[in-house]
Amino acid sequence: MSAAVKLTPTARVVLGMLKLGAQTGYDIKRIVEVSTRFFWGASYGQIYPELRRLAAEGLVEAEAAPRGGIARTVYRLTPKGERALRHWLTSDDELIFEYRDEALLKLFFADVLGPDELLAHVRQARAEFQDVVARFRDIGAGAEEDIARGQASPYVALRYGIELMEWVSAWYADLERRLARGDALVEPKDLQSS
Amino acid sequence: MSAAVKLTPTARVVLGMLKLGAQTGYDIKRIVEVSTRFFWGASYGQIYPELRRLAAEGLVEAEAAPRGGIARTVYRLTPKGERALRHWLTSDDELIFEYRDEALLKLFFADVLGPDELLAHVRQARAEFQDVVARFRDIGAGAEEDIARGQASPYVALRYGIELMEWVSAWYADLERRLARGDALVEPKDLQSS
DNA sequence: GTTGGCATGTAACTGGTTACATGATTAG
DNA sequence: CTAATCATGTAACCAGTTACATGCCAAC
Repeated sequence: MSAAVKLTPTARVVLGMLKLGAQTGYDIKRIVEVSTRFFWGASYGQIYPELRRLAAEGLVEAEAAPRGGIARTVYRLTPKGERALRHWLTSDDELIFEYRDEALLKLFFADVLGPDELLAHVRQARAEFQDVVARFRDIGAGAEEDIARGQASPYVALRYGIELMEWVSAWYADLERRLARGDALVEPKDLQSS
Repeated sequence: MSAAVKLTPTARVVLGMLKLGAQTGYDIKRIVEVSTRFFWGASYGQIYPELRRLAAEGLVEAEAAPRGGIARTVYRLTPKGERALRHWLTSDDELIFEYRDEALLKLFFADVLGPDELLAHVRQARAEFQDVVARFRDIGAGAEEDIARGQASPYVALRYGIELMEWVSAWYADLERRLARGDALVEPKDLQSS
């Protein structure tokens, strides 16, 4: 009974993408860019070294598979890698959640700003988050076919992303509307007893 | 006319906290922990070196101010630091937004899980996000006084955090309810044409 | 007397991005 | 012919966390 393999952050997405059918490091990167990028990224500088580590540990198998004159290495999960992926997916270790938000940091310090400066900031934040929503929607177009092929979960994750960013956009749009009307940042009626 | 100083990520929160009244590196850390931590952290390993860099650049002034036998250095913003803070707050550079979410990554790969494994995951995610809401609420208790003193914006940022995490919790709670009822991850009626 | 808070600091490590370099193949 | 895409890889850098070390003071 080998001790459970603890996957590095990058290994999680690498093994998962191999399971979903990615074959090369290039493949993994390409798929990540149009799917998990917004909540779990991976760069070449991470992927290639990680694939080697995983091969050394026996979680993946490498096979040279040149396409014409282009060097190409195809990877696939070994049974051990398959188990490690499932183990991670079903473990109840505390889930990583990282959130870094400069718009919110500026808002936090906004008491030093004048009303028009504050409004300009809120406007910018609203616009940027709306752009994110638009990009998510583009990705979503075409996801419906995957569901027919039994891959519902990527679609669900995408829906989550779209709805979350919509919520954020709406929050800023609401604040923008109130500030444009001349309201204070916090009206007495907003105060809720917790 | 000195070229505009580009603030490092940590400098942004350090200067901001000095403006809000923090005096020492220890102060900054303490305040960050109960306020911006969830969307903009800072560790000692960042704060102390950063304060020195800022002093070297003339954005802050250091003064030895021991308390009894405890060595203590008090920092305050120089006019140049004041300007750099305002410049950052009013600039329209693209806002940093980073989001890393392991719960969502697992959901993305969840097609390999059985219904009960999926439900267990969703349950865990819902529980963890509810805990975050609870922690935010604790911080919120007592924030009302600050508003009376004209510091509305930290309160607004906190409200944002609470409401965002409530939204996330509710999203998972809804999914959990549907899965517990035996629904598929995506019901045909969920499919929206974008 | 010992715990907890105040206060400062650093070394080692981890994780990740960016930029660069190389080169074949395919489509226009 | 040339631009885009496929494919692999590395070096340099940046940011950040964790763990450790030190030591005073106040409260219990």
